[in-house]
Amino acid sequence: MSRAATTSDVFNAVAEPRRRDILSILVSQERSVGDIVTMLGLEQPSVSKHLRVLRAVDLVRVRRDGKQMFYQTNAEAIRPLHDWTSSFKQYWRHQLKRIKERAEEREAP
Amino acid sequence: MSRAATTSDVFNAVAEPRRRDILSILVSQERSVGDIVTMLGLEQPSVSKHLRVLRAVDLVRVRRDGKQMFYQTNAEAIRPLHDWTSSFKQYWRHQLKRIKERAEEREAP
DNA sequence: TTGACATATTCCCATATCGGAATATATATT
DNA sequence: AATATATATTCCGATATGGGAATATGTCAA
Repeated sequence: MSRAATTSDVFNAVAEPRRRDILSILVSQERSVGDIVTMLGLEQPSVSKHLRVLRAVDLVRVRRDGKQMFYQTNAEAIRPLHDWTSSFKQYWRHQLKRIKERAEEREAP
Repeated sequence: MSRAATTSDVFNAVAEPRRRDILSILVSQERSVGDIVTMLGLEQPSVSKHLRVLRAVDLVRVRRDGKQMFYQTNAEAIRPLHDWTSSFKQYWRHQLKRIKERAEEREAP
């Protein structure tokens, strides 16, 4: 077997930095492909290919208006990622607490 | 260019489902490689290789005790992922609000 | 219909992957 | 030293990637 496809789930899709950039740009308002190309300074085919991956996992939605395609981030699709990371939150809090305690021990041993 | 290495950052490292499984197991307490093999039913070399990737991006810490290696999740390393997803939170909230509003419009038009 | 514009797809290539099998390394025990 | 146990590494093969270049598709306008 090989590495899972980028289109297999949200985790794989957002592993690519440019796709994260695109998602950040498209979350506050929809943009045409040309806008994204201009804003990120990427090649147009490259942007189209990234958008295809994002669409495959429903991270973006599309709307056609004449010749242009307007994409927007579907923020809801990012929730599974957020939820997964949240399950670790209590532990990094504990770690901070532990680090703090150790620091205090060093100050007043 | 090709796909970024799994060891290039946390996003790429956690794209693999088995590695997420390992992180979940190791977050509450440290475990030996053998424990992980038993708990997840994977081959030992496979586990060692996944652990190597996780170590490369500091998602796990290791401690040797005799013949055994004890691994534990470094929850702190998951924070960048959490922070990135959090930047989308307001938008999925807005989406929920919009959905709710539309539902109310349908009920009382 | 022809041309112009916006976007999508295809083809190529260098590269990295994951699993499996085999093997190597490190530590403890006798 | 020889053996056993725990873990790590290497080699292999099938597969998917992302960028670049070229090309195809789709839509509007004259």
